[in-house]
Amino acid sequence: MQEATLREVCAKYKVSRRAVQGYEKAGIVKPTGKNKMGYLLYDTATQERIGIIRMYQDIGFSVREIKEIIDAPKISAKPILEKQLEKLKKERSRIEEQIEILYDLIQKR
Amino acid sequence: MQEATLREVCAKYKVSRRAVQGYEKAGIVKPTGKNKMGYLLYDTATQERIGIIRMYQDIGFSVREIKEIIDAPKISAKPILEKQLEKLKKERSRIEEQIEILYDLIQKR
DNA sequence: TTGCTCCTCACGTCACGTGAGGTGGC
DNA sequence: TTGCTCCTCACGTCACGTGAGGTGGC
Repeated sequence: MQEATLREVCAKYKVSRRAVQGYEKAGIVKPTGKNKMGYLLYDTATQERIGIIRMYQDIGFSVREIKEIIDAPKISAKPILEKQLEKLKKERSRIEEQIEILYDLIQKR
Repeated sequence: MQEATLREVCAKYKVSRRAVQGYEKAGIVKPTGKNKMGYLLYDTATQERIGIIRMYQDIGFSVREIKEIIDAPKISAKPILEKQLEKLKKERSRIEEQIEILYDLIQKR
């Protein structure tokens, strides 16, 4: 298991230190150790886990939701993903409406 | 000036009491008085102002931003509106990407 | 006194941002 | 001792949600 420091993990996955701290508080990530200097270390499995968390966040899941699905069997995740897809579609319509309204507002001036 | 109670204003503009309280804390709305029973009152101009705030929120402006534009001359508002339009378009692309990712994720399972 | 409505705080939420204060090794 | 990096709190942010405790009039 290759271990990396927090700094290295943050750079690799484009996460802030504080974000990882948040994942730890939520209980979905744990450092696998510390080096001689007291720096936090994360093994490869944990690093990948952080990558997965980021991906879920990117598609609109909250940390709380990620906590529920990240360790769930793959089969049970499907309906959740489909639900999220619906949410995103609604979000898209809402934004399209907003864009329309703004266009009108700009025309009027 | 027809005055209405907070409850009436909330019903009319689909705002929560707490939301109006937030606007007041932000300094963009003030009750115009109180009736004999101590209920907060808002005159028609203020009611319409709340409606305008809602509209700006609907198109994605934060309360802080609204504070800056709500009393500004109309001319100076145009570039701000255009900027917001750009923001919304980016937001739309981001959501469309998320939707794509989710589609792929669902297919794979 | 009970019951209802409204008022004014004020803590909680969410995912971090941003210091603050302290430590280890050069 | 100075300077650098990292660590662990902990308050701040945003727009309210959700009580909590108190008041006025029936």
